[in-house]
Amino acid sequence: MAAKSEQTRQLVADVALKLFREIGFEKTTMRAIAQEAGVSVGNAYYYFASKDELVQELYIQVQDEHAVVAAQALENVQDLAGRLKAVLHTGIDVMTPYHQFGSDFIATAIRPTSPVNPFGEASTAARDASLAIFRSAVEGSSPSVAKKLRDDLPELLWLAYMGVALYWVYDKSEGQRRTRRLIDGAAPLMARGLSLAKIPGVSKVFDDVLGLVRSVKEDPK
Amino acid sequence: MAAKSEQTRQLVADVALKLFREIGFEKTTMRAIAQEAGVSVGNAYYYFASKDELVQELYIQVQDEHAVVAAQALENVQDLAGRLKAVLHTGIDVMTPYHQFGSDFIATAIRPTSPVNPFGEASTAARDASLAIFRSAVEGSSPSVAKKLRDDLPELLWLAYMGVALYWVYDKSEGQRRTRRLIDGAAPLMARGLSLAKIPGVSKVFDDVLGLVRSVKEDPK
DNA sequence: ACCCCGTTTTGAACACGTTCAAGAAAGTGC
DNA sequence: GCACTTTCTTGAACGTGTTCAAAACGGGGT
Repeated sequence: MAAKSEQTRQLVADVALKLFREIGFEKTTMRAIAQEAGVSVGNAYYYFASKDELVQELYIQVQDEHAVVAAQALENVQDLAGRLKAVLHTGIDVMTPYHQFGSDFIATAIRPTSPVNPFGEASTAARDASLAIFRSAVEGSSPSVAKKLRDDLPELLWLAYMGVALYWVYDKSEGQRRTRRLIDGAAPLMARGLSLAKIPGVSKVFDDVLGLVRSVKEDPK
Repeated sequence: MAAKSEQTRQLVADVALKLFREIGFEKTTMRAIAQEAGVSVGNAYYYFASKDELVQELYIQVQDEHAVVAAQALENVQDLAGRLKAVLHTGIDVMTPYHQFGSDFIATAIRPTSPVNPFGEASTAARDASLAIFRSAVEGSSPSVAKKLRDDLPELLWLAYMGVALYWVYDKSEGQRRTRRLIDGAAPLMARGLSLAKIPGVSKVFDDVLGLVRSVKEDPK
């Protein structure tokens, strides 16, 4: 019965995520997870090669939830600024239960060897899912975004999202409302900045920026 | 004799930094440092409360060196793009011996509790030193930067520098030449972008960006 | 029933960062 | 020189993430 095995795996993952939320990353020891799940330490390792992989589990789950919630929030919004806000706010929403744990997450995620590294191999799927959210935010907006920007913009917005997430991690204000303000301020500004691409003198700078971004992307070698 | 104590401290720090360079962060265990330095583990901890504090030692040293080298590189360069290049390139220069160790450093640095966190309390001195480098790059440039930008620009450039450093950490190209290309491409673009601030339609967007940046800075509460 | 073999589970063991009670050395006042 | 204090040094011990040889389980084949 493959179901039994899967059941243990899920149990361990669920307990781990629960403990992450309740007592934070550091205090959630592998021993604590095992005990709370009623299995041995070694057994947890049979399903997750490292504590980091449990973080990956969390990452995927949060990402999935973001996709759902963002799609919903995008339904009745047309303008780019509003759509950006929707995606960014929902992004923060789904992460909120893990806020205290955010810095540990980022410290884990930032290692190139980590399965959770957002730029890395192992999280291609999660990153693509996240990118898709931003692509839909861009493509569904009206008035529409300048053609020449449309391809690269989602990736840049995703990068900005990483920045917002970083800001959020450090945000000690009550309910992280500073981050909310940042989003509310930055989203319209980005939309407005992009609309400047039409101005002749500015257009060339935009082209060069895009050229640089392309040349600098992680491509083969 | 206070010198004896200081000598031990230096010895431990020197050995630690040497090992960081030679065998990387993870493989440099506290036991290895102690053994190589000919002291006990506990003794190393008498001078450095944690492995992180040894990283801080490295951070300070690299920062100091950057200040010296950057000042020198700025001597004969007038235009902003060139000055930016100088500061960024020298920044990468001084970090280069530690490249393989970069991701561990960042993972350490990014925790709010870390003494090396660039946004944190404990590294105010180092950050201010770094900010001063960028301020001098901005202030010494001719043609000069628009007045309204002059105050906030150094901080924004420093932030961009953090981004470049992050890119560099992930840069697996030979000698990290992709990062060099990024700097060479981005510096003139930033300078050119800033010159757009004079265009009427653009000016307002700049003002709003600056306003947002100010409102969002880590100020009291 | 029995054995076989792949999957799952166990718990002891390892190396690590870190702590700490205890002792050695160095300094200070007399 | 001697007691006393402060500074420095030691190494064993703790809790952590992780590994691994061995055991238990499960389900086909005979």
